[in-house]
Amino acid sequence: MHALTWRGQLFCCYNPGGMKRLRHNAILDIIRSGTIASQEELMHGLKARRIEVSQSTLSRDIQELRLAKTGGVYTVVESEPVSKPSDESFRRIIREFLVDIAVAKNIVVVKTGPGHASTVSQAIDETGWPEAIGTIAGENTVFIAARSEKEGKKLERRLRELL
Amino acid sequence: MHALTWRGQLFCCYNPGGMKRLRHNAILDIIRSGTIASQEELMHGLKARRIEVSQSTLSRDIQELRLAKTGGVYTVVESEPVSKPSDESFRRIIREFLVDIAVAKNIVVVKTGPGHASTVSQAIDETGWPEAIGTIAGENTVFIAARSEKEGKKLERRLRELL
DNA sequence: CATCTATATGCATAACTATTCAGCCGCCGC
DNA sequence: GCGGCGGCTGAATAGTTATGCATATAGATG
Repeated sequence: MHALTWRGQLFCCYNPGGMKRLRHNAILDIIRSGTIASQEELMHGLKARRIEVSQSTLSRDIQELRLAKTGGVYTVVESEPVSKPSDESFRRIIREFLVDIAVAKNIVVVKTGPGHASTVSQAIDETGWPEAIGTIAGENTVFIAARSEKEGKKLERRLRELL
Repeated sequence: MHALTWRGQLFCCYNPGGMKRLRHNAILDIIRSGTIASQEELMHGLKARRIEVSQSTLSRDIQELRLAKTGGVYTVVESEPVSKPSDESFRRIIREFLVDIAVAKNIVVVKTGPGHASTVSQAIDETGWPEAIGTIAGENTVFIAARSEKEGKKLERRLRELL
């Protein structure tokens, strides 16, 4: 196909993982409003947030997020994903507070809910992951220094997997 | 139309309400097996119980019973008064990080895991509890100012209940 | 009794959702 | 670098569900 107009957006570069997660967060947010009755409606809601995507993809997203349609309306089902108890605490912290992840060279920038950066920072320190040389927390942002760009990306992937 | 073969069953006399309730019970029963992925499957399941009905009617039944389709499978949603997600989130934070509680006059002293005080402080702020005038966080300690000694004790009780 | 109303239903079809297919991109090993 | 692999995506389309309409019955009403 023609790369220039792919997905109908010149400015939207392909970004596996990141884009999808961003969209999933937006979808959950929109669905929680409790007024979405079809995937087309959801599509329009996302468009208002500058996220353009096809119905096909939404169908797949809805499967992955295990959303339910009941009474003609989509809803979020709250479930308890099980994982190893040792990692469980860390995972909960990440899932609860982590808002966004980005990488710049060998620095991973993690956005958290307001006031929660130090908790996330502490949690990451405690994992003892070898890629993370050190962390520093602001009010709602954590910088994680990695040994290299490659390890930074690996770190990002690891964090995303926990979400 | 021809009354004799209506609905293809000579013996099934029209009985508004009764027939429908019977069918609804059967539907709930079948759905709870957790293997129904489409209304046509449900139709076959009902046929095995000598209940013949069209897909149209099942669509309407499913609406009335407020069944949900999630992960490609129909499920019965058990209606229970679940606490609001915001409450749930607060509860998780408290259970995760709170280590100890004490009261001194109108000040509630909360010990948290190291580095988590600001998160707990923030969470308490966000509850909007009227007894809590304000909070201040150190590294692993939060002070909560209450209006009075009595309200301080009430606050302590409320927090303990969440554990 | 004739008729009116409310409920329940099936058929045809519109509306909606899932899946198949092919293309694109980043990553990894050579 | 280059080719293969795997994840992500849109377009087309197959599959599933909801709905407009006509009809049937029970009960209410004059």
